Amino acid sequence: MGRKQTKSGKIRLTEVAKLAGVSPITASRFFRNPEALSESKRERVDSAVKELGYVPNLAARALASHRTEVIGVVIPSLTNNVFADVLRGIYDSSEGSRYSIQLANTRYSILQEEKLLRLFRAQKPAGLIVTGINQTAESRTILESMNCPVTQIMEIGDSPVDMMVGFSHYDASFAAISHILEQGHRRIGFLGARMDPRVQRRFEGYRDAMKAASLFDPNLVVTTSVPTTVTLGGTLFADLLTRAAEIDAVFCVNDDLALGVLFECQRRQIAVPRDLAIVGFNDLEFMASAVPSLTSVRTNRYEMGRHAVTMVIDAIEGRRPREPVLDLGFQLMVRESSMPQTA
Amino acid sequence: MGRKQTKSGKIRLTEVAKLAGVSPITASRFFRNPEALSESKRERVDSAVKELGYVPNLAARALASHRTEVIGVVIPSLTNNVFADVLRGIYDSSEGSRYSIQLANTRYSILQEEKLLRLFRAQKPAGLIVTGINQTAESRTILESMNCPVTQIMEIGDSPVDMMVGFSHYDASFAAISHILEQGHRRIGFLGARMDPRVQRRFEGYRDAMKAASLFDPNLVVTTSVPTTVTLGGTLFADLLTRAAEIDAVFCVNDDLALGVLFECQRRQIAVPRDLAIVGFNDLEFMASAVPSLTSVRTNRYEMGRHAVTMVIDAIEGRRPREPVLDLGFQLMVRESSMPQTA
DNA sequence: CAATCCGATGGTAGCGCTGTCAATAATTGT
DNA sequence: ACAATTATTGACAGCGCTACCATCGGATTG
Repeated sequence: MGRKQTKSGKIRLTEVAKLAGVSPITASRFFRNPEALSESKRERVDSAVKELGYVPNLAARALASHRTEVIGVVIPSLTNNVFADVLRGIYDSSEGSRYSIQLANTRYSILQEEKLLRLFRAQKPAGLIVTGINQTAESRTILESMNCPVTQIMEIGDSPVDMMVGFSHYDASFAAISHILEQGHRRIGFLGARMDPRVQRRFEGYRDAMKAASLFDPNLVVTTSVPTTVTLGGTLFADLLTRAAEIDAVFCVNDDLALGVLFECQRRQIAVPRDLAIVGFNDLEFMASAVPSLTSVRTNRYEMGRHAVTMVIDAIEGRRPREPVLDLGFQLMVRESSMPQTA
Repeated sequence: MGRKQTKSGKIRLTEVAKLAGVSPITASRFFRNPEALSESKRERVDSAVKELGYVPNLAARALASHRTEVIGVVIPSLTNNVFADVLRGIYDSSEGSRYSIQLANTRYSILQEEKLLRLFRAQKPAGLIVTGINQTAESRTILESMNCPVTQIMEIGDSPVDMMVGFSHYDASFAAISHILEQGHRRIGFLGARMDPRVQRRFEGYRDAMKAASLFDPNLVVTTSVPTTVTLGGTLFADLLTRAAEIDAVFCVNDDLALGVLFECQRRQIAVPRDLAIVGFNDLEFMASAVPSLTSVRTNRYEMGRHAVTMVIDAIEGRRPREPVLDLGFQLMVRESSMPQTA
């Protein structure tokens, strides 16, 4: 006794095939590999799909094919503006493709990351996007055993698990400090919060640039493991002033801190840039609007998200990039806060 | 000829059942309804699961049970800070539960929302969280036919599709304006960007508060459909000054605009709050840190996300709330930008 | 003590789709 | 013209799990 339609409204692939006058498997191929069908059948199936309003059952597809059409995304934070832009790129790029995004948040914990990767592996994603290059050995093993394209984002390094898209935080930071030095500043403070690996590399860029000018001094460095806020920028700056009153510039590992420093300067009547130059990192939108406008390092976050998805999808579908590592670079946006006085 | 293990390493529920010495269906019940098992079997299955490192196949589960363990979340923006907090609450709450989050972004398009809801419906989510109460008639129909708990978030209203958690934007805005009026201001400008439904209701709160004081004047209102930025705050404020030079306070529909106004005031040497009071909306972190600190309306975004997930999961599992609408309220954070001069 | 009920367990039969491979039709080379 | 090849298409047998019902011993009841 053959199976009847489970419910009056239930459209399965079988129904589509019947209406189109083909076998179910041919109808199935219509979705997976339409070029394999003759034009006449393709059109017949196509119109049957439309007529019946057929929607594939993803669970059945996944079960039968041992694959899903899910791209996993592992990021360390949902509140950080930086990731909002990356995510926007990711979601924008995934729309229109057959793939859907599964987002997971590590909250900057590498153990949580391990756990999440294990979870992802169990669900056999079609591709994976992970943040950074500092996975634990265990996480790396999981990634390598994942058997799907993997793209590491936000930064680049020498040994990609698979593919990478990002930029060099070290170089970006080094460039920012070089710029500040060129303006004639000598005592350049460093303000850092939540020293994640990328922030750490920004510190190294700062340190090496300062050392190259024989100006590095540990007293100029103030960091904390506390998450970044604007308020924290002011607090750290106050700390810095206590330790080293005679500073003439501050480099902040992100723009929130930089804004906090600017506000603290306003509170203390420190004239920017006359008494103090300020440089941030990321170039969030408000930096251009502040008074004085704030210098920052622009990074291509939206593009990073877009490229990450494109690279993963291309790899899934067999179009591997010639070059596995894509450097999206950065751009120093010089603004009033680090420019010579004009007034 | 019985089925063999597909691959040497493949652990299916059958393997677990075999090791535990129970039937597969009993092992299955261990996950779905552990109380139904006798304690001895429960322990046996439990240790078998652990010993084999069994991970359920979600696709098979979904196919056989006609359900998924996915909670769909529909929001209008990924870049808006407001949603970052809500999302954080949502993801935090979903962790530890069996449910996973599927995020979709409408970009403030109600047509896109319709399309996404249709997509979700096809995948039979266990629950759904959608933003706002202004769905199209079609979207509402889809939601009602969804056959799963639905929570509308960000605002509250009279006719929930199912459940709601949010607050009254009208009341919050009305309260903010009342506060400004109490400070003795009379010409209060309104600055609005991307007039989505919630921003529209904030406008209505402003309008009615002003009308109640017989102070409403359309010339005081400047809005645009452009997305919000800090820079835009300055631009809109400049427009406002052109139209109505003699204003003594500005209410901004969000904090980014408020910050932009503050910067524009600094540029124009307008003293805040002496010459102009500024009030924002959302109470983003930087508001307390600005110079002068900026008054805003605090909303419980993180809690909103948490409650939304909890309510949906509870409803999925049969624990419907007594009251379907949850008002999380708001709090006016009065700061220097709207306080009487102290200096 | 039979009738009834209930909690615990198991057997059967798919869920809707696709991998594999065989079968057929169309095309080509010699 | 005939074998060999290549494009299309189809049949079959599950993927791993759970819904549905059947079963079975033991507790409850009058």
